[in-house]
Amino acid sequence: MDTRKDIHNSEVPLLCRACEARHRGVCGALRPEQLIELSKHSTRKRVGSASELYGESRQGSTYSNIIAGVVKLTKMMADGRQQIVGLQFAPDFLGRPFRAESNLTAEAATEVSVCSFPKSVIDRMIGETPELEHRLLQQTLKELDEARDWMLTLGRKTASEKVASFLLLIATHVDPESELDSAEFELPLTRSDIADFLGLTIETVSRQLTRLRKDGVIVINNNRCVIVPNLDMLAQRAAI
Amino acid sequence: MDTRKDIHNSEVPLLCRACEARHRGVCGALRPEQLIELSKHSTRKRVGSASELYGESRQGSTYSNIIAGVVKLTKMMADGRQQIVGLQFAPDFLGRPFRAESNLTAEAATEVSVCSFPKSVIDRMIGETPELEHRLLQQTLKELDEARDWMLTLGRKTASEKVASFLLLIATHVDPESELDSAEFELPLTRSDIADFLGLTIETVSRQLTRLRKDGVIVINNNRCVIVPNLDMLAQRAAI
DNA sequence: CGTCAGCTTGAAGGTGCTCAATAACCGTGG
DNA sequence: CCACGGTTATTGAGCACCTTCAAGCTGACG
Repeated sequence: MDTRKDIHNSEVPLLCRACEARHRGVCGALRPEQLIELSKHSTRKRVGSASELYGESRQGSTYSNIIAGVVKLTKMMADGRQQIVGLQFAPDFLGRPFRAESNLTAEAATEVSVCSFPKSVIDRMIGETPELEHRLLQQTLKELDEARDWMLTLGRKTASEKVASFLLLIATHVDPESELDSAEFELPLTRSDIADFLGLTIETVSRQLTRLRKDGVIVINNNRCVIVPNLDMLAQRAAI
Repeated sequence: MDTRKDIHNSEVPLLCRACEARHRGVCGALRPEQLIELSKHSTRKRVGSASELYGESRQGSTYSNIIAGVVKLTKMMADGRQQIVGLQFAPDFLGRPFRAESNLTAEAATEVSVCSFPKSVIDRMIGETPELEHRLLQQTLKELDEARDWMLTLGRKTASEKVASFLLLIATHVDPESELDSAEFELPLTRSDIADFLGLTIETVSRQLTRLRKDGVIVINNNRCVIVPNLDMLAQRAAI
């Protein structure tokens, strides 16, 4: 744990003091007075899983920071087929700048805490603070890299490689770089979500998980809690 | 054709006068003196198809603007399987800011003209000119939208829908919004490239193309020239 | 204890892949 | 002009992987 120095700590809004978004997220670009201004219009809320954060119904007039939990970004076809095109974790920024939300739904995959603010306020601050736009660019580039990594998975990997890749992705995102060789975590997605993320059916996901379990690559408790004794072994299954 | 006014036209480098990148691309963010500075270090070149623009071998120390042609962004697995994760057209910006090129290869799909400049010069200008970073963010967001659209195609569409989606993508990018109901264009990709873009094999691509041809949705001449008499019919095949 | 959602397991079928042969295109050169 | 190799594309047959359909299982909760 590094101790972060805040020269004028008293000027930082109470709400923001311990917030990760101020350190690793976009709010780190803002000066204390901007944080105060922003916090006047911001609202924190805790929503249950399957809540829609923006999309069809809620035509997003707000941006959000994810404080805790996992958010899935979903695309849907007219006939109901759907694909998860991204997963977002704290302290990611949520919302599409400069446009009414593309054609994408953001939905809580788990219990999620967000800190939301009106688009208008942020859009104004973007104009005033180049550093803010810089952080947005950094995050967007990161998301683009992740999207392209996943395109390789979707287009060219087998079902079993896909499932292993998914477990590896979750392991590296929820377990904060803890041990290098093993991991233990709770799956933030249902089998149905995993299928929509991997471009598979739930049956295939289930079968591949069972196979990994029988082969001793993973241990599963209560359908959700996963233990990976050897991450290298999993990485091999993921064809990485 | 709109006539664009350049107040100090004489100050704009000769090379940049008629360049689309100055209007629709990132160079539009630069002031005349910056264009002059940049043009001192920039080189135009024309490269044949299959030339590597950056990637494994050429560890990119330059950024480029695409002046003409189509560039494919490719990811490759250790065992040789590969996936095209993006196509870029003029006047797109080429290169990954703030990082040594992810793990991605940019290759000319057709004959390509580029205007290249050292990363150092652009990186400095990014610090000086917020508008430049704004344009980069805009392009990155566009690429992210496209990547996510394509993830839906890769994960959830059938082979025949994939091929139709691909044709529709090319039709809308090379034919400059000409007619709304029909299109005619030359395919910038080989069957093998199309397969790598769609996550299919060349045989499947070929079969689906002949099926579209036999069904009267498209006409193909010389294996490369495609005519789409009715774009709506093609869109239907693409399940859009 | 019954119900319901989420998950697993099984059997059958289809879509897209593999392997293999044929066909078209294109430059070169006789 | 045609012959000729090399590359690129098409077509066919058989098979594998993943899906579909259907049933059974597990755990939470009334």
